[in-house]
Amino acid sequence: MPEGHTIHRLAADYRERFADRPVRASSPQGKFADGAALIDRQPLTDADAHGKHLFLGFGAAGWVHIHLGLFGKLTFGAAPAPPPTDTVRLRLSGPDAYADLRGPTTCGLITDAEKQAIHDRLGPDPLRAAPAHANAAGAAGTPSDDGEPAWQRISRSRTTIATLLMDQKVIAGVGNVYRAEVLFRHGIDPYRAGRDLNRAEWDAIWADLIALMREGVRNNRIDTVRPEHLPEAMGRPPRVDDHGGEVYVYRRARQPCHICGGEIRTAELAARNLFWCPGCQRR
DNA sequence: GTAGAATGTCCAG
DNA sequence: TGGACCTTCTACG
Repeated sequence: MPEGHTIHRLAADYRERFADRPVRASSPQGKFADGAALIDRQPLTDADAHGKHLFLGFGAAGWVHIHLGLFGKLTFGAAPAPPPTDTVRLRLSGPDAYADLRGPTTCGLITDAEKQAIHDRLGPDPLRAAPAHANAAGAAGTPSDDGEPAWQRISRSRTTIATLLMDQKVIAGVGNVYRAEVLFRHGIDPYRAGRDLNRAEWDAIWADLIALMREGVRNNRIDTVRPEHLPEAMGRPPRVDDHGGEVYVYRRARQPCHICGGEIRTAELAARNLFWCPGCQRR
């Protein structure tokens, strides 16, 4: 159940465990048997992420394109690998580690050109942006997305900002949690139209997404609560929840807002659950 | 045991 | 807009 930070973290995990050494590849479940055979015994030459898309490079053999969708999971373990369960779509194993992929929406072998086509239809990714302190060009060879193309679309759109933030063509990597949290942090009602945001609001959102999602990669979880609103600071009980991180509104329907004390609301928007605080977020 | 939900996306109508 | 799809985990009998 990943947002962009998870995918970038996974790309790094693959690189650390398998880079530049031949891997064994198999598809115990069978659905990727042909692809696995083509990369078997090839070295992993690169691992890349854009938004929620993960790309594992195998030199001339091409790229394994993975999208986890809502349910997909990757689990890493130390060698020797145990016998795989029959739901494993792709297993990679090396001398030190193995990785099992289950339940992805997408797992296919693609060419450089096909990979480029995927990049071309995705919006800028806050995790591919140059850090705020770097110069505009970024270090050689590193991607440096900027938020301008996203602003161009948002500022002309009558669609709600909540919908636009989830649209991967507009901005890549933001999912339901970051959407809800970043709108709360900037006091913006999720139903406001994109074109009713001003430039300063957008710039603040983009900068905040870069910071929040980098933190997400580092901690491997989503934390969005400012220090002064943490449980320790406010003397409230910590969150008891599967996701771990402290949040303002995500999955907190009918609970009191950490800032104004009002009830957090929830509604369905485009088949996804939306959470917001009517007291803190302005139309 | 089984229904339901879940941080996602695509396609048909 | 509604349904399909991929899997795991939890709550409830």
